[in-house]
Amino acid sequence: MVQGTSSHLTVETRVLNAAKACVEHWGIAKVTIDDIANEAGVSRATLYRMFPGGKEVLFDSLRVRELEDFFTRLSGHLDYAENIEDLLVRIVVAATHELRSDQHLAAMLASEPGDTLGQLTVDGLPRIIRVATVFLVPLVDEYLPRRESARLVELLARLVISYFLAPSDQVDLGDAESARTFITTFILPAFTAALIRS
Amino acid sequence: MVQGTSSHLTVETRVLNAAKACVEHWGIAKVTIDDIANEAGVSRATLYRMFPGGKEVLFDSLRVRELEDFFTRLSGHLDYAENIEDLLVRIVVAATHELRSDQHLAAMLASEPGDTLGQLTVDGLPRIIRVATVFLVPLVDEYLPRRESARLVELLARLVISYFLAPSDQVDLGDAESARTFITTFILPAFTAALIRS
DNA sequence: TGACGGTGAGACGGTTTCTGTCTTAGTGTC
DNA sequence: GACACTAAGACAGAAACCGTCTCACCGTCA
Repeated sequence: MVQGTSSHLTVETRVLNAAKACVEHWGIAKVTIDDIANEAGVSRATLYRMFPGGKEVLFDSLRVRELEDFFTRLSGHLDYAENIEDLLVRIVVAATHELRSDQHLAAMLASEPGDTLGQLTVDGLPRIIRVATVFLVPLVDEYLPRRESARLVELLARLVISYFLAPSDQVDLGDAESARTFITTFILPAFTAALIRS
Repeated sequence: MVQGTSSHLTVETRVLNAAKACVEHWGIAKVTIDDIANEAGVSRATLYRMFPGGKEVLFDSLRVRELEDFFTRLSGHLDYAENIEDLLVRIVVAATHELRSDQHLAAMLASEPGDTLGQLTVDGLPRIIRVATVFLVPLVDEYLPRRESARLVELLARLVISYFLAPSDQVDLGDAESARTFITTFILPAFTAALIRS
């Protein structure tokens, strides 16, 4: 059995990698605990010790990890911005590209649209916003008071996801110019009053 | 549920299309009769009436259909040949291209190598040769006596499959020139004695 | 109109697979 | 030698799947 990764990684990491691989291969609905244990080269007992609650808990951990990976990659693509407008444009564009090039996400959307959409909207959105806040608010904080930063980040997260799931003829958040227009006309005006002149 | 095809087709065709789609989606090991029935928009009872024996019989029918489709497409790509050498080159090249561009086959080889290889070698080869014979012997018959035609077609089928599964540095049966060299040096000499001078 | 073939829906019992827990034995570390 | 961690696998219960069967429905044809 081909293992998800070489064995110098954490057992937990290996299990999560295996789960990811299994899901890509068979779709969430068809994957069993045994499949994942085999793929990870780990016994079923270990898996239950690590994720008491089984598949549900395991996949939840996987989603958390994916989410954090997502924002880690995103942060890596954000070089220096000289003002809030620049910063927001970079964030939005990078996030959109990140989403569009996420193969695992694409596979999930293709094979399990219901589940996946739920994780991007009703069920998963609160968490996404939470993680986005943790990662992005510190960057925005330079220009806005904390409370406003949080509001802004949440708004951006919602919009990026919405435009990703249902692209618009008017706006392309993957395009810097279009994103800039969008942000200057629709987003920033709502926050100008709160701007920290620094 | 998205159906494999619109409903003006035979029920049997719809079921086979559905089976094909399900296999591509989940892999043979994970597909259930219910999956196929749902995908086809057909009740499970109908499916059992149509394929008594269940999955096994159904997938076998599917393989038969795929095989006939394969050779039908192949025949379509064979325009006029002016001698036996030309004919064999065209057959071999077209078959190789057909194999290489068969997405369903590629997906199967990726997700269920064991099963799929079996269908191309030990278990399935006899049938492949049988169908190949039915389709191709009439074409070769012009140049060889029936018995020799059958021997030749079987030989070609085996070689095309072998070179497809394990490409060689020496020979590329997808390339007309290479195929011609191969055929004139290794195949035709064995049959020159039997050639019908016409 | 009524007989008839083909179908969908779903009940059913039997079998297999999956789950979650637990025990045992093995392995490496301190 | 105690300890933490794991593989292997037994086990019972739950769930999924299978194959068969019955019944109601519908269009066709006589």
